[in-house]
Amino acid sequence: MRIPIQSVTPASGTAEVIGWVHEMRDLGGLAFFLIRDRTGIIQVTVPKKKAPEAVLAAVKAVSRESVVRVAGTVKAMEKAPGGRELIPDTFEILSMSESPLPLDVVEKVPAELDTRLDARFLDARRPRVAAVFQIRSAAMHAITGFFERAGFTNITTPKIVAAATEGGTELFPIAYFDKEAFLNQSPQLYKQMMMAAGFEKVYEIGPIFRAEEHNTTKHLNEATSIDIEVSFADHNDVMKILEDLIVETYAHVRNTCGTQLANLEITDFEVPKAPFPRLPYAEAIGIAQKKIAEPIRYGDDIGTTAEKAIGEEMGGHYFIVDWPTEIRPYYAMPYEDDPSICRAFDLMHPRMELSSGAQRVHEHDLLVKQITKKGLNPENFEFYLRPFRYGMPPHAGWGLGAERLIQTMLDLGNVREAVLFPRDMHRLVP
RNA sequence: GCCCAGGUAGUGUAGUGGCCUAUCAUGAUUGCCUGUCACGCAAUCGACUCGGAUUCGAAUUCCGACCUGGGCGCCA
Repeated sequence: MRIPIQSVTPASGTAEVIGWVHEMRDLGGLAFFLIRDRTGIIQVTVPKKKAPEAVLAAVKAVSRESVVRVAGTVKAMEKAPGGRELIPDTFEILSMSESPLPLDVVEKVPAELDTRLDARFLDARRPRVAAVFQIRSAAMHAITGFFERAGFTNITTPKIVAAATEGGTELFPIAYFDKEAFLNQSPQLYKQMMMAAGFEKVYEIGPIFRAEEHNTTKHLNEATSIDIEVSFADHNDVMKILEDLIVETYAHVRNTCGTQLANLEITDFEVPKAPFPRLPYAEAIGIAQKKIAEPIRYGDDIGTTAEKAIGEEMGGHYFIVDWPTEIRPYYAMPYEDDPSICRAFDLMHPRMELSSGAQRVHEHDLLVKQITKKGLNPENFEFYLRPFRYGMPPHAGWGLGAERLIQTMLDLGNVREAVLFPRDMHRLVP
């Protein structure tokens, strides 16, 4: 019976393991093999004078990264990794690996991200890469758990849509029988419609598609969005949900992913503390004006240079709140007493934007007015506007980028490292 | 979309007009080696993205193509 490598101890007596040949060292009369599965690494030691004929034949033939089944006696050995080693009675090659390998799993020689992504299946055999995705899994588990406990309903909305309704970003056109269609950039409008349905609290974790031709370490053309919408809530209510979610997710990773964090050589994993500072947009501009050379004025978008300068000043997670209505989407609710600013916010990590959200406009006529002001045609929004005429509750929500959350949490240099098979301007395969 | 940088063995690199029959590491193959853990030692194998131009001579300069990394805008 095969057992996980991690659970092989000197007390095991005998053991059978199945894994990949991580490293081989042949000293002549004695050969060492490191066998790796997803739980760990064990040393298999072959004393050639005493080993069975079949074992000798197998170890002579085997190549690195082949899948092997090894069974034998477990011996305590201080010099071996994990304090034990396996002396094989049988050594069977289940699947021979070709040679040379497209990249070095042992990391004696580094590989560029492009090479790694081309051979992602091999790249992900490296414990530090596997760790990223195990942590991502744990984080997503914490997030869904948080929503379920808070009484949210999980929904799924269409990724194939008829028109570019939200404005702003470019959409991917697709062939949809005889109609024009696009891949959806965001579940925004659909989750709002479910407020009209009376669901009150919904969440969706799913893909979003943006056809922007950017070439950076923080953009993907296919990303995962963690989205919520909450009825009878304002922007402050959903900011509270967001910061609690971030804190809980970090705490869950810290509590359950010790091995993975160690594999990533992260020794100072800190759980951020809520509440995060609320920095009014006007003050953010003030900080940027003091810290950066390039001119920036109230009413401008906060560019990358400004964003970094402000992040440096803030030092941790923070919200930028009270944005000018003019530079936010039409669905952001303006303040009653000063409609030039609105109830929109961005959640920032010092390195980049993680999330943006707002209390939404729930009044039909105001929404039409705002759509028109943005230079869009309300007639194209009929499917979206219709629910606003039949009892739309006040509501608020946000969208959080899953990859950016993982990237900033683990301090990954490139957002592509937080996706198994990233889609960017150049990469469509694998 | 705009701008910058780059493409050399399987991988990561050195090389800036002749010292290149191309460096180093890793890897692979073979031999030696009984406690390695980046094992060691020896030998061998393996590469200048493609096309054109300049030149006596091009990995190196120029032009074009293809591919890639990054910055900005924008955004999750």
